[in-house]
Amino acid sequence: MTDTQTSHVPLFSSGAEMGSRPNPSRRIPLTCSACEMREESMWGELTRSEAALVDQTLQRRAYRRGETIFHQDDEPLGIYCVRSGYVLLWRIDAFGNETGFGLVAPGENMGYRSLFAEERHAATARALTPCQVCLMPGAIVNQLLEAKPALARRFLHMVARDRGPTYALLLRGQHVPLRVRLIHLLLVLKERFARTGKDGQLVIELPLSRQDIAAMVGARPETITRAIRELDEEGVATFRGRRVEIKRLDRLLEVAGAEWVD
Amino acid sequence: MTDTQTSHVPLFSSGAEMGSRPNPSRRIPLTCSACEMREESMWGELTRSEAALVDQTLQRRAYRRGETIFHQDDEPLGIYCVRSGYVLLWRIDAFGNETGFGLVAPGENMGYRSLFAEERHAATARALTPCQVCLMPGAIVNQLLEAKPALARRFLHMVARDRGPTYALLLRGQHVPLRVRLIHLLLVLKERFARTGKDGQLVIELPLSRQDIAAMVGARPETITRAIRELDEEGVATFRGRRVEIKRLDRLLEVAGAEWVD
DNA sequence: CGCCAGGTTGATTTCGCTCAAGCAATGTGG
DNA sequence: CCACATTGCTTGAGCGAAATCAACCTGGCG
Repeated sequence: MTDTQTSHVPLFSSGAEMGSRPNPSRRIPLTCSACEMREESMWGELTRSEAALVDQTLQRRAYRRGETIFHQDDEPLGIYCVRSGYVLLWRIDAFGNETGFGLVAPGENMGYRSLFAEERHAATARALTPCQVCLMPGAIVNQLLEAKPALARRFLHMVARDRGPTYALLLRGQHVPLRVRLIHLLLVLKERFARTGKDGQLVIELPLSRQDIAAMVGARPETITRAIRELDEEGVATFRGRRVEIKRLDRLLEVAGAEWVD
Repeated sequence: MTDTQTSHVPLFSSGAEMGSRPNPSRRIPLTCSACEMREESMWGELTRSEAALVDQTLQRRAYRRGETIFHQDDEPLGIYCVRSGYVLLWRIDAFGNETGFGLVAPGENMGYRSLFAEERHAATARALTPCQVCLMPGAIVNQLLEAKPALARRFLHMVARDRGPTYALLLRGQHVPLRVRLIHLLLVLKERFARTGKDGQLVIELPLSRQDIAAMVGARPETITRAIRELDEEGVATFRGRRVEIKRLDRLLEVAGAEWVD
């Protein structure tokens, strides 16, 4: 489980179970039991009959880009399972600062922490791309947890993993220079969004706006712009719109690797 | 569980179960089953026979102030249960920044997150005061978890609660001014360490050095000194050594309350 | 064509860090 | 019991990274 072990910090694995993207052209099954992603996900444990039980109450919805799936301070309804698309988890504090944390990929779950904690959602989930998301109602989750100690164990493992003290450190403003935080974000995004360009170049099509990026590294958009320009001028990476070409991956890794000994 | 619901953020409840201090003069029972703190703790679930099972492998140790109980990057051995004294959880990153998070009080547990995550300890636990700490070995924990779904549920609840996205925000350097972070820390410490002075004044005997405080709010000791002096000059609170007298609680609450809508 | 949100750029300010020195409390050995 | 080291705290001066404020682009869309 959560063996989405990248070489970097699991900053953005909010209950990651797998990373492979679904084939968008394939017909979408209507049930959890027929979901081709279940096997490798958190829910691989379920027996055929249990999955069938889930099917009865599972809710599926499609979201357009920018739509919110659940909202900060909402009462948790259950566990959300992303079938396709990418979701951003972010929150806003009393100062009006938006902080992004957590990018949820296909096959991954979200919203479970608040459910287990019996607290209102601490974050808002926004679709970064068109998404299909299933909601497994809390009641069913509880039933399953009751019946399957192994599942509880699995969730325990997951929750314990995805939010460590680690978390806090990346956001420490002045101590970890913005440059490093930004590079780190790039490396994380690379894991999920990079393809190889025609000339063998590493290309990332960012799912995030500048503002989102700013929110994720805890900075202002203006500052991001400047930091990006620096990287550009140094010939480390080229930014054009949301398209990033990594010129010197070694440099990025150098910075991130040296600074980050987790 | 974890109904240590203060009016503020549960920043420092690392698996808090209760807050009442043990009577130091009472004779210390040697076993978990006879521990007068068990009832109200995480382990209240255990039946008599289960507790007896725990007794067989439970390890108890006394620590002097300043001693470390477990160390960052150690392999987790099990769950630590603080019988008496206070423990600070802190970690050091690749930049050499020390960050304090989490204060563990009598009756509370620590070290469980790493155990469940099957990761090395992300933090070091240091005794702030003389302490008595029991270690419940991982093997036993696993046995109990297997046998008692309710216990697993309880831990799930606990882990989900004590580290939310909330975490990250308090440490965001420039966005939440140091002043606010410091005040927030004071309010949290108040919950646990405040007594009422002879003249009805609220007095906190801090268990932390200035350096520790600095580490906890993510700042340098020098800056803490200055911030403290400010509060002093404004007549909000008086600091003499580790003794703090809260002069204007309303002011503190005002700042914290307004800024903190969690 | 003109609107408008999102992005860029520049000028200025600010908060907290860095470096450096002084001071107070505690402890240690002669 | 005193000289001296050690450790933690305080104070000051200067600096720097990023926030803030304020224009000004730019590209997509009605």
